[in-house]
Amino acid sequence: MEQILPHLDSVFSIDCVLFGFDGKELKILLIERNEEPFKDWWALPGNIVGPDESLDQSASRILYELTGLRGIFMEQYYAFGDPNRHPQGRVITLAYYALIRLGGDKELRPVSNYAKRANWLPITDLPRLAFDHQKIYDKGLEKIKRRIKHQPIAFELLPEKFTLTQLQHVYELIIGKKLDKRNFRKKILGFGVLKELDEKQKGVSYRAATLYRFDKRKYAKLFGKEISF
Amino acid sequence: MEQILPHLDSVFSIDCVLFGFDGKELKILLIERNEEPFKDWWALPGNIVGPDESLDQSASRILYELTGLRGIFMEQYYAFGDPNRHPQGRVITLAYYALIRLGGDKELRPVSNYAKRANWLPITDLPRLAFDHQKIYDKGLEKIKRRIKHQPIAFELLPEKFTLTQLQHVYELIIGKKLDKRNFRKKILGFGVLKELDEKQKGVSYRAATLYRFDKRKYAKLFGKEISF
DNA sequence: ATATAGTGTGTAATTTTTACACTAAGTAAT
DNA sequence: ATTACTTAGTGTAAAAATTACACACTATAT
Repeated sequence: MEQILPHLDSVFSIDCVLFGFDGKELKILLIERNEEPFKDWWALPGNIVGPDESLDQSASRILYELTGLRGIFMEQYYAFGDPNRHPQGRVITLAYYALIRLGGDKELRPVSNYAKRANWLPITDLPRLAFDHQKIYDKGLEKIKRRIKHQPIAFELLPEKFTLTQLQHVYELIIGKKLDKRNFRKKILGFGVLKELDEKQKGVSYRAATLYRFDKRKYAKLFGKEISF
Repeated sequence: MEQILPHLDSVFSIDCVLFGFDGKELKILLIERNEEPFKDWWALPGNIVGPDESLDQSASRILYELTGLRGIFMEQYYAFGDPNRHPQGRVITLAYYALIRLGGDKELRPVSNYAKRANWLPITDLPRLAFDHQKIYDKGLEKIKRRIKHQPIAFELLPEKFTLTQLQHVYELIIGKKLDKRNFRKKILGFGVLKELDEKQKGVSYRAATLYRFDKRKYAKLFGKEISF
């Protein structure tokens, strides 16, 4: 409930964990800060929520400003509001994660002034992060680990047309363990949400794999049924 | 990321969906508003986050002020921040749910001045709610529906000692469908997190059921394994 | 022609899930 | 003490899902 509206000093921001997949590794986008506090540290990209923006809009804007990308899958997952999380005052931050297919590094725009640069860094080898951003990242990874078991979010990290091996690779990276090829295929095809294309992988120096596409319409029909890995 | 700290007009509140179980029904605690906007409407209890409170502390405080209870299981689950959700200005609110065993109505303290009264109302028959509280409630229910399938939260709604039938009842109410008694028992006992007591139910006019207790230590050992209903 | 590297496929054993109905135990009423 | 009533407590067989496991095929590169 909300009654009177006092003028309070709480600042309200959004921080994003942008997960990217380049076909090999899972990476996240970090910026190198150009300002105190934590000048020269790596941090999650984020910003203040504008007065007339919805939260989701604000998250999309932050992502757009950094990458030039629109229409990316993003989800809010937690609010961090410890009174001491920011050395200069109370800042409550909402965490979003996004899932992005990386193809070439053209997605990186010139970054805004508060950062020296932005970089995609593999999650297997992250630097120390500013503020409580390690905690925010950890919780984000945990979230997608759980999500991928029940929702078709893996596709967001892949090009529209992908091979089953690529898909399996994404699952293995996120869940963090190897899966059996035959069982994986049996299961994922069993859900009936993939459309097999008349097209093969190109540019590989071995037998080319069949390409598939995620079929949203078939997925919609599944509604209510549990997907589980 | 957070840079300078501008003085912004955003107000920051917490709203709580307090789920209570009295042995029969699932209820939530609603307050009847005494102030504009939405005077005389039912609303979720909530409040402004204090300047030195953590978010979890703030949620616990709100719950304590309303019910006199401490140590209740609460979890933050979503932030609602549509620019128009509050008619008098921008209010971003964090939603928490809590799970409470109701035993006698002694838990209800005199409520603060912004409310006429507070009442536990069965979720099967809720009034129209103020602001976007219907949406907040809906998302909260959805959340515990998913949660109860993978985490031992049902026990929070029951007395320390409970019968398997009572436990099944809670599952049925939250998940929203009937379960088979034998299969339920087989499965839940199979997890090995219940301790059978040497004690029977009292005060019933039929064969008394065995009482059980949730065993946190055994549960801790399960860590990593999936519980699934 | 041959080496190489990843694709694509089936089955049997095991485990988990589902569906299903009767007897036992305690209380209340007579 | 008999009876009626109400819920507790239990097992099994069939079906479905999961696991473990290995080899032949195909495209390319040399």
